[in-house]
Amino acid sequence: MMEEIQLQDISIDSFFEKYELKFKAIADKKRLQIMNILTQKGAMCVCDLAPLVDMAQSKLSYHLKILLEANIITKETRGTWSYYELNQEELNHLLSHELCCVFKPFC
Amino acid sequence: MMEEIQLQDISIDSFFEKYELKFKAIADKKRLQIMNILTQKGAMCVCDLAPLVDMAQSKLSYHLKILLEANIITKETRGTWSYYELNQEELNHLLSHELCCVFKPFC
DNA sequence: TTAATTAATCAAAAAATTTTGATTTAAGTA
DNA sequence: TACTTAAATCAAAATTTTTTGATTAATTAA
Repeated sequence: MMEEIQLQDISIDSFFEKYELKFKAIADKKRLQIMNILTQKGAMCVCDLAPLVDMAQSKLSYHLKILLEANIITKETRGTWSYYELNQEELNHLLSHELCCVFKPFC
Repeated sequence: MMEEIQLQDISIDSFFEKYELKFKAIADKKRLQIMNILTQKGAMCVCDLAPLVDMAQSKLSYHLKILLEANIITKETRGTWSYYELNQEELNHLLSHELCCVFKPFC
Protein backbone atom coordinates (compact mmCIF):
# COMPACT_ATOMS: atom_id res chain seq x y z
CA MET A 1 0.00 0.00 0.00
CA MET A 2 2.79 2.31 1.01
CA GLU A 3 4.58 1.31 -2.17
CA GLU A 4 1.54 1.95 -4.30
CA ILE A 5 1.26 5.51 -3.03
CA GLN A 6 4.97 6.05 -3.51
CA LEU A 7 4.84 4.73 -7.07
CA GLN A 8 1.95 7.07 -7.78
CA ASP A 9 3.93 9.98 -6.37
CA ILE A 10 7.01 9.09 -8.39
CA SER A 11 5.03 8.81 -11.60
CA ILE A 12 3.18 12.10 -11.16
CA ASP A 13 6.49 13.68 -10.29
CA SER A 14 8.18 12.43 -13.45
CA PHE A 15 5.09 13.54 -15.38
CA PHE A 16 5.62 17.10 -14.17
CA GLU A 17 9.34 16.79 -14.91
CA LYS A 18 8.60 15.71 -18.46
CA TYR A 19 6.49 18.80 -19.08
CA GLU A 20 8.96 21.03 -17.28
CA LEU A 21 11.56 19.92 -19.83
CA LYS A 22 9.27 20.54 -22.78
CA PHE A 23 7.93 23.91 -21.64
CA LYS A 24 11.41 25.03 -20.65
CA ALA A 25 12.57 24.27 -24.18
CA ILE A 26 9.94 26.52 -25.72
CA ALA A 27 10.16 29.16 -22.96
CA ASP A 28 12.75 31.21 -24.77
CA LYS A 29 12.41 34.05 -27.24
CA LYS A 30 15.23 32.83 -29.46
CA ARG A 31 14.06 29.26 -29.48
CA LEU A 32 10.53 30.39 -30.34
CA GLN A 33 12.04 32.36 -33.21
CA ILE A 34 13.89 29.24 -34.38
CA MET A 35 10.62 27.29 -34.22
CA ASN A 36 8.86 30.02 -36.17
CA ILE A 37 11.48 29.92 -38.92
CA LEU A 38 11.38 26.13 -39.10
CA THR A 39 7.58 26.37 -39.33
CA GLN A 40 7.96 28.52 -42.43
CA LYS A 41 11.00 26.95 -44.06
CA GLY A 42 10.84 23.27 -43.08
CA ALA A 43 14.12 21.41 -42.49
CA MET A 44 17.22 23.56 -42.24
CA CYS A 45 20.89 23.06 -41.51
CA VAL A 46 22.71 25.00 -38.80
CA CYS A 47 24.78 27.06 -41.22
CA ASP A 48 21.70 28.32 -43.08
CA LEU A 49 19.74 28.94 -39.89
CA ALA A 50 22.51 30.86 -38.11
CA PRO A 51 22.36 34.06 -40.20
CA LEU A 52 18.54 34.07 -40.07
CA VAL A 53 18.49 34.11 -36.30
CA ASP A 54 21.66 36.20 -36.06
CA MET A 55 23.47 33.78 -33.78
CA ALA A 56 26.95 32.36 -33.58
CA GLN A 57 27.19 28.68 -34.52
CA SER A 58 27.98 27.36 -31.04
CA LYS A 59 25.15 29.34 -29.52
CA LEU A 60 22.68 28.10 -32.11
CA SER A 61 23.84 24.51 -31.61
CA TYR A 62 23.24 24.94 -27.89
CA HIS A 63 19.66 26.11 -28.42
CA LEU A 64 18.96 23.40 -30.99
CA LYS A 65 20.14 20.80 -28.53
CA ILE A 66 17.68 22.05 -25.92
CA LEU A 67 14.83 21.76 -28.42
CA LEU A 68 16.06 18.36 -29.62
CA GLU A 69 16.28 16.90 -26.12
CA ALA A 70 12.71 18.00 -25.48
CA ASN A 71 11.67 16.29 -28.73
CA ILE A 72 10.37 19.60 -30.11
CA ILE A 73 12.56 19.22 -33.18
CA THR A 74 14.21 16.28 -34.94
CA LYS A 75 17.67 16.02 -36.47
CA GLU A 76 18.94 14.28 -39.57
CA THR A 77 22.62 14.27 -40.41
CA ARG A 78 23.69 14.19 -44.05
CA GLY A 79 27.45 14.38 -44.51
CA THR A 80 28.77 17.24 -42.44
CA TRP A 81 25.39 18.89 -42.38
CA SER A 82 22.74 18.54 -39.68
CA TYR A 83 19.20 19.22 -40.75
CA TYR A 84 16.73 20.22 -38.06
CA GLU A 85 12.97 20.09 -38.46
CA LEU A 86 9.97 20.78 -36.25
CA ASN A 87 8.33 17.76 -34.65
CA GLN A 88 4.76 18.49 -35.60
CA GLU A 89 3.26 15.57 -33.69
CA GLU A 90 4.92 16.59 -30.44
CA LEU A 91 3.79 20.18 -30.80
CA ASN A 92 0.22 19.11 -31.47
CA HIS A 93 0.22 17.22 -28.20
CA LEU A 94 1.60 20.25 -26.40
CA LEU A 95 0.20 23.47 -27.81
CA SER A 96 -3.26 24.85 -28.49
CA HIS A 97 -4.66 24.84 -32.00
CA GLU A 98 -4.45 28.62 -31.87
CA LEU A 99 -0.68 28.54 -31.81
CA CYS A 100 -0.61 26.85 -35.21
CA CYS A 101 0.94 28.82 -38.03
CA VAL A 102 3.31 30.42 -35.56
CA PHE A 103 5.01 27.55 -33.78
CA LYS A 104 3.52 24.49 -35.44
CA PRO A 105 3.85 23.54 -39.13
CA PHE A 106 0.99 22.83 -41.54
CA CYS A 107 -1.94 23.75 -39.34
CA MET B 1 9.39 51.93 -45.44
CA MET B 2 12.28 51.47 -43.08
CA GLU B 3 9.89 52.27 -40.23
CA GLU B 4 7.32 49.79 -41.43
CA ILE B 5 9.86 46.98 -41.37
CA GLN B 6 11.07 48.04 -37.97
CA LEU B 7 7.54 48.14 -36.57
CA GLN B 8 6.94 44.64 -37.92
CA ASP B 9 10.15 43.43 -36.27
CA ILE B 10 9.24 45.01 -32.97
CA SER B 11 5.78 43.46 -32.97
CA ILE B 12 6.98 39.96 -33.82
CA ASP B 13 9.66 40.38 -31.21
CA SER B 14 7.18 41.36 -28.50
CA PHE B 15 4.98 38.48 -29.66
CA PHE B 16 7.80 36.04 -28.92
CA GLU B 17 8.47 37.83 -25.64
CA LYS B 18 4.87 37.44 -24.62
CA TYR B 19 5.00 33.68 -25.13
CA GLU B 20 8.42 33.43 -23.52
CA LEU B 21 6.85 34.89 -20.37
CA LYS B 22 3.91 32.51 -20.44
CA PHE B 23 5.86 29.36 -21.23
CA LYS B 24 8.52 30.28 -18.68
CA ALA B 25 5.78 30.52 -16.05
CA ILE B 26 4.58 26.98 -16.71
CA ALA B 27 8.09 25.60 -17.33
CA ASP B 28 8.59 24.58 -13.75
CA LYS B 29 7.80 21.36 -11.93
CA LYS B 30 6.55 23.11 -8.81
CA ARG B 31 4.41 25.58 -10.71
CA LEU B 32 2.91 22.74 -12.75
CA GLN B 33 2.11 21.02 -9.48
CA ILE B 34 0.44 24.19 -8.20
CA MET B 35 -1.60 24.37 -11.41
CA ASN B 36 -2.56 20.72 -11.06
CA ILE B 37 -3.81 21.26 -7.50
CA LEU B 38 -5.74 24.38 -8.50
CA THR B 39 -7.27 22.34 -11.33
CA GLN B 40 -8.61 19.87 -8.80
CA LYS B 41 -9.48 22.17 -5.92
CA GLY B 42 -10.45 25.45 -7.55
CA ALA B 43 -9.60 28.71 -5.78
CA MET B 44 -7.21 28.41 -2.85
CA CYS B 45 -5.45 30.72 -0.44
CA VAL B 46 -1.72 30.65 0.10
CA CYS B 47 -1.90 29.23 3.60
CA ASP B 48 -3.98 26.24 2.48
CA LEU B 49 -1.90 25.66 -0.63
CA ALA B 50 1.49 25.81 1.13
CA PRO B 51 1.25 22.47 2.98
CA LEU B 52 -0.10 20.72 -0.12
CA VAL B 53 2.91 21.68 -2.19
CA ASP B 54 5.28 21.45 0.78
CA MET B 55 6.67 24.94 0.36
CA ALA B 56 7.49 27.83 2.66
CA GLN B 57 5.11 30.78 2.37
CA SER B 58 7.59 33.20 0.79
CA LYS B 59 8.65 30.62 -1.77
CA LEU B 60 5.06 29.84 -2.69
CA SER B 61 4.23 33.55 -2.97
CA TYR B 62 7.18 33.91 -5.34
CA HIS B 63 5.92 31.13 -7.62
CA LEU B 64 2.35 32.38 -7.51
CA LYS B 65 3.57 35.80 -8.58
CA ILE B 66 5.30 34.31 -11.61
CA LEU B 67 2.07 32.55 -12.63
CA LEU B 68 0.00 35.66 -11.90
CA GLU B 69 2.20 37.94 -14.01
CA ALA B 70 1.87 35.53 -16.92
CA ASN B 71 -1.92 35.60 -16.46
CA ILE B 72 -1.97 31.83 -15.88
CA ILE B 73 -3.77 32.35 -12.59
CA THR B 74 -5.90 35.12 -11.11
CA LYS B 75 -5.95 36.53 -7.60
CA GLU B 76 -8.75 37.73 -5.38
CA THR B 77 -8.05 39.25 -2.01
CA ARG B 78 -10.57 38.81 0.79
CA GLY B 79 -9.45 40.26 4.08
CA THR B 80 -5.94 39.04 4.79
CA TRP B 81 -6.41 36.09 2.48
CA SER B 82 -5.42 35.90 -1.16
CA TYR B 83 -7.31 33.38 -3.22
CA TYR B 84 -5.64 32.13 -6.36
CA GLU B 85 -7.45 30.39 -9.18
CA LEU B 86 -6.49 29.01 -12.59
CA ASN B 87 -7.23 31.23 -15.58
CA GLN B 88 -9.03 28.70 -17.70
CA GLU B 89 -9.41 30.98 -20.73
CA GLU B 90 -5.70 31.76 -20.86
CA LEU B 91 -4.76 28.11 -20.61
CA ASN B 92 -7.17 27.18 -23.38
CA HIS B 93 -5.41 29.64 -25.65
CA LEU B 94 -2.05 28.21 -24.71
CA LEU B 95 -2.22 24.47 -24.21
CA SER B 96 -3.46 21.51 -26.21
CA HIS B 97 -6.80 19.92 -25.46
CA GLU B 98 -4.84 16.87 -24.34
CA LEU B 99 -3.41 18.71 -21.38
CA CYS B 100 -6.90 19.29 -19.98
CA CYS B 101 -7.67 17.59 -16.67
CA VAL B 102 -4.04 17.98 -15.72
CA PHE B 103 -3.27 21.65 -16.05
CA LYS B 104 -6.58 23.12 -17.16
CA PRO B 105 -9.81 23.10 -15.15
CA PHE B 106 -13.23 21.81 -16.30
CA CYS B 107 -12.19 20.28 -19.63
C1' DT C 1 47.07 15.32 -49.80
C1' DT C 2 45.96 19.75 -48.05
C1' DA C 3 42.77 23.21 -46.99
C1' DA C 4 38.22 24.57 -45.91
C1' DT C 5 33.65 23.78 -44.07
C1' DT C 6 30.11 21.94 -40.80
C1' DA C 7 28.67 21.37 -36.38
C1' DA C 8 29.34 19.35 -31.68
C1' DT C 9 31.52 20.00 -27.37
C1' DC C 10 34.08 22.17 -23.66
C1' DA C 11 35.33 25.26 -19.84
C1' DA C 12 35.01 29.73 -18.01
C1' DA C 13 32.42 33.93 -17.54
C1' DA C 14 28.15 36.25 -17.42
C1' DA C 15 23.39 36.54 -16.58
C1' DA C 16 19.05 34.99 -14.87
C1' DT C 17 16.31 32.42 -11.72
C1' DT C 18 15.30 30.38 -7.32
C1' DT C 19 15.79 29.77 -2.39
C1' DT C 20 16.20 31.35 2.21
C1' DG C 21 15.17 33.81 6.24
C1' DA C 22 13.85 38.19 7.90
C1' DT C 23 11.00 42.16 7.77
C1' DT C 24 6.81 44.64 6.77
C1' DT C 25 1.98 45.57 6.20
C1' DA C 26 -2.59 44.63 6.87
C1' DA C 27 -6.34 42.35 8.90
C1' DG C 28 -8.45 39.33 12.16
C1' DT C 29 -8.93 37.71 17.23
C1' DA C 30 -8.75 37.60 22.31
C1' DT D 1 -5.40 47.30 23.26
C1' DA D 2 -2.12 43.58 22.43
C1' DC D 3 -1.45 39.36 20.01
C1' DT D 4 -1.80 36.39 16.13
C1' DT D 5 -2.26 35.22 11.35
C1' DA D 6 -1.89 35.95 6.21
C1' DA D 7 0.81 37.13 2.62
C1' DA D 8 3.92 40.38 0.07
C1' DT D 9 8.50 41.99 -0.31
C1' DC D 10 13.42 42.36 0.35
C1' DA D 11 18.42 41.34 0.14
C1' DA D 12 21.82 37.86 0.07
C1' DA D 13 23.14 33.31 -1.16
C1' DA D 14 22.67 29.38 -4.01
C1' DT D 15 21.63 27.36 -8.19
C1' DT D 16 20.70 27.10 -13.04
C1' DT D 17 20.93 28.74 -17.59
C1' DT D 18 23.12 31.13 -21.27
C1' DT D 19 26.96 33.16 -23.69
C1' DT D 20 31.52 33.25 -25.39
C1' DG D 21 35.49 31.76 -27.68
C1' DA D 22 38.36 27.89 -28.52
C1' DT D 23 39.00 23.18 -29.71
C1' DT D 24 37.78 18.90 -31.88
C1' DA D 25 36.13 15.56 -35.25
C1' DA D 26 34.22 14.52 -39.43
C1' DT D 27 33.35 15.49 -44.12
C1' DT D 28 33.86 17.89 -48.45
C1' DA D 29 36.43 20.40 -51.98
C1' DA D 30 40.58 21.90 -54.30
